[in-house]
Amino acid sequence: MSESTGLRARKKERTRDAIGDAAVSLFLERGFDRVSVNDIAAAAEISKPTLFRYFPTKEDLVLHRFADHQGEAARVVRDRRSGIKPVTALHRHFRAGLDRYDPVTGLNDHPEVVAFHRLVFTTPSLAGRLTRYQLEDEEALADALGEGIQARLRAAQVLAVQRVLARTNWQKIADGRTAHDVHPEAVADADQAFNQLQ
Amino acid sequence: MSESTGLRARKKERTRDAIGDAAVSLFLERGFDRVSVNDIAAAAEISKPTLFRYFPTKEDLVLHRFADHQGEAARVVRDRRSGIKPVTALHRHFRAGLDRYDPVTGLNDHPEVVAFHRLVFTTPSLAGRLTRYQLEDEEALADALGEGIQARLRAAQVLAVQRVLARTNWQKIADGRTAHDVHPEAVADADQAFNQLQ
DNA sequence: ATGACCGGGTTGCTTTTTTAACCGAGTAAC
DNA sequence: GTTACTCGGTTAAAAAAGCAACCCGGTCAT
Repeated sequence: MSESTGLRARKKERTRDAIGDAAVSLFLERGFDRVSVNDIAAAAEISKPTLFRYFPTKEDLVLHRFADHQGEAARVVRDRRSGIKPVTALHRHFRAGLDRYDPVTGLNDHPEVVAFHRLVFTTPSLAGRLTRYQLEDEEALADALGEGIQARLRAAQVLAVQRVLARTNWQKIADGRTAHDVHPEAVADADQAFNQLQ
Repeated sequence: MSESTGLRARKKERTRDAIGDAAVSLFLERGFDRVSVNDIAAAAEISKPTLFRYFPTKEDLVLHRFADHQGEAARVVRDRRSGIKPVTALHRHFRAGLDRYDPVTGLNDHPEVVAFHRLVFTTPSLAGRLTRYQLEDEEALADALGEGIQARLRAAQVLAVQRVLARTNWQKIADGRTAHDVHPEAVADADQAFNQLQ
């Protein structure tokens, strides 16, 4: 019947996007701590309290792009077809990400994406807060994998692997190579890493 | 000090413009009574009560472009330099309008403007409401001109002249001529009409 | 003529946003 | 060493917007 999302919800989403986009674009332009939240609010044409109603902290203005993938690993494991091993599901998921050059795999050479990753990795407070997100992600994955120390270890190892793979890809691209050029190595690395996990 | 208009005021103005523009554009496209206020609200991405908070009636969605000039004649008279006669001030003001092809003078050949005027003149409820605006305008001008029946008569005559001039100009343009082409005649007509008023 | 719409316009109630003021930590000036 | 910034983040009150439900007058079936 109606596919309308509702006026309120639509505007909220747009406001959120406007804030996030304004923030990232200013951060890329001048660096994380050379931009005040006031600047961002002004650029997004909203007030400061409104900004903080959408994003709890200044760091989250950057990290929401990661946060959108929050719990993805756990979901992949939970939603896998029966008969498929968790690691296999995660392996395939990561490979699919590589094939569509998903920014989270590090295999993306759009200048903005590269600059964005550099921003995150070179700003201490951002890197710090990012690991907190990863911890939550890890817990969720652990819960999806089962109980006890075994599941925890497994989860930590899988996510560690993904982080290493992504950073490796990003590094190669930061060195000037194209995503397309790096793709085969990225796939090979991923295959090797995930197979060793089995 | 501050040259900022304030967030609230700026957004209000933008919303108002969005509603007005959406309305006029829909009216021009389909005709006044083939567009419901719901359509307009949807196009402007606001709710119906919000629409009516900005415009008291459906007619005002069209007429706000005239309403923005509400009280202009009175203001021109009040703000005239000392030593200038009221009719002279109004005459100069109208001529200035002609020179910049202000739509209210009827001397404007932008297709949208022409269509807009046709819309107003051929839709009874709009024409009706427009005269109500003109009455208020007339009262304001009368007050600016002084007291008593004398001022009233003067005000009515001046505004009648302006209406005739504007309609004459519009008619010539509706017949296919360009504003630039009509301009000299419009100036001559205005000079003659205002001089007769003295 | 009854009941079911549709149109313009209104009414409460709730959610969202603005505003201005403030807190607490840092830091530069004098 | 105080004063006075700036910056991240919060609070309370008031304005604005959304939503759903309604009123009223038409119009069109049945």
